Amino acid sequence: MNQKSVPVAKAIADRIERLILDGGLAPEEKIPSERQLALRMGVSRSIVREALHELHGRGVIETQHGRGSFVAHIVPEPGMETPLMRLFTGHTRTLYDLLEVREQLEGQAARLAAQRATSRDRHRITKAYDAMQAADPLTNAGLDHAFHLAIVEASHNPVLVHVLDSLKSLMLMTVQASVTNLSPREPFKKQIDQHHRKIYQAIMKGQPQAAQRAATAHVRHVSESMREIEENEHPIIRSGPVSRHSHQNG
Amino acid sequence: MNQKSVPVAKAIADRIERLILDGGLAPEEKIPSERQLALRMGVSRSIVREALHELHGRGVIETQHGRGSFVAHIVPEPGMETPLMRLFTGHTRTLYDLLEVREQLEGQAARLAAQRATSRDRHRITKAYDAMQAADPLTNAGLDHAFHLAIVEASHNPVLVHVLDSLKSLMLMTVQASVTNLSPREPFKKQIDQHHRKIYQAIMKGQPQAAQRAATAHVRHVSESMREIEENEHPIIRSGPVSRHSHQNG
DNA sequence: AAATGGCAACTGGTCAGACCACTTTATGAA
DNA sequence: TTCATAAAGTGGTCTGACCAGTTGCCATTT
Repeated sequence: MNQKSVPVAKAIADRIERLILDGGLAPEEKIPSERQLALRMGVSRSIVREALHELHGRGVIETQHGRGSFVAHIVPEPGMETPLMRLFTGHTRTLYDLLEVREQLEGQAARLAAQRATSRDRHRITKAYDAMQAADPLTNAGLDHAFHLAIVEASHNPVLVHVLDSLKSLMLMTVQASVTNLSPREPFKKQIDQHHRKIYQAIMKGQPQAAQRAATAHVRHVSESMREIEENEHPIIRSGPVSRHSHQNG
Repeated sequence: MNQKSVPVAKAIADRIERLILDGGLAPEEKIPSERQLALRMGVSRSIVREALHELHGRGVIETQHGRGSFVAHIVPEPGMETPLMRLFTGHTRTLYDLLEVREQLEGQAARLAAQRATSRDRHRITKAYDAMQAADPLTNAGLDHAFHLAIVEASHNPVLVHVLDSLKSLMLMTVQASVTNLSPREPFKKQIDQHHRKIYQAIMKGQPQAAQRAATAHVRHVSESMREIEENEHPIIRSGPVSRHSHQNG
């Protein structure tokens, strides 16, 4: 039957991968040179290179100019990344895109929480809120998260819970501890505390609109603060395209 | 300090990835041809191919012989489920949860589109809108989707694009063709057309608030309509896990 | 007018061979 | 022995050619 005619490069990538997995090639171990592989597998070097790039993309190998390619360290981290995460991580702009979306969803969560929170929900939110009040800034990050999570779950919309959870994970991958860096700064902390209070009270009083407004403003404020800090501390990082190697010699 | 002279292929891969993000390229969307990319980025086609293989390895793109390369679907992966699609599929209630979230995000998308749409975006939205106007209800589903997609992408927030795409996929998995079932009903169609017109005009006039309100109302209206229909046709389905749509008229 | 078939003109897939840039190693002079 | 240097080996890039699917256009046929 029709075998779909798999591209050779794809096949070679798989072969090399199997060679690594089955064939005893250990991490750090050097794999044959491109020219050698091409010869041994009976394909052109271009194909081998494309296959190696594929494997590099998969995180299977590392390549060093003039030295060779090596089997990558395999880290069996449980926190596997979805393609979505891969796509976004590393791009600074993404952080603000994420915050832009969160701004909306946290607002909605707060609104729904104000409408739907059961007495148990209210109790949990209150507990989280109180814990957050009496805590040092270091622990604060986790408590802050707990507070917001309690609110989101009080919305009783599992989709919302899940999406916000994903967005938070993405944020953590994009830039670690940015939020944490924010906390210590006194004036910010004061403002954030105030936001939290507003959100909390609105939900408790069952005022959907106020809750939404407060939560939205909260995220936006955090976002803007981060942007300011970034612009002050690393003005324009912009990992721009590497200029084509410019002949510095002569 | 020494910048280690990053390989061009690596840089190009990142640039293309960025092109997907900044350019707001949506899943399924075609990316420029290899020859075109090579020309535009001032490198050889080999480099572009290696970069594309890298991206393919990362799961960012899919490539088809003779057709081109496309932004990969983030959602569907046989064994590797997105965090999102874990629990939900099959539960009718989820549909309304999804719509509840969409309501918010579509609103935001419309607002941002009104603020950020370039002339090219406006042109595309107009084209989609016009196409939708002069079409029979059968084709309408796809055109409706195209219209909303154009708006979302005009928001220039890739995160928003992907999240909404995921939500839509989830909706399709939850219940097929619900929206399509809605269209034929004359009174609904009239209303929906009117909503679309409002959204369209607000974006074109650059009125963020109005655009957001209109888009939010639109989704909410669709949601409520579906709920009514459902309650009429299958009274009380509520939170029961609805296995596959076994549709027998009666 | 509609269906058919075939010919461009796209697109990606593969190959060959040539250089360039970097690392390691062997070489040979001090 | 030491050390600079050449040589050899490795990955990095370019060019241009050709093969192989896909798609749309258009004349032909029905």
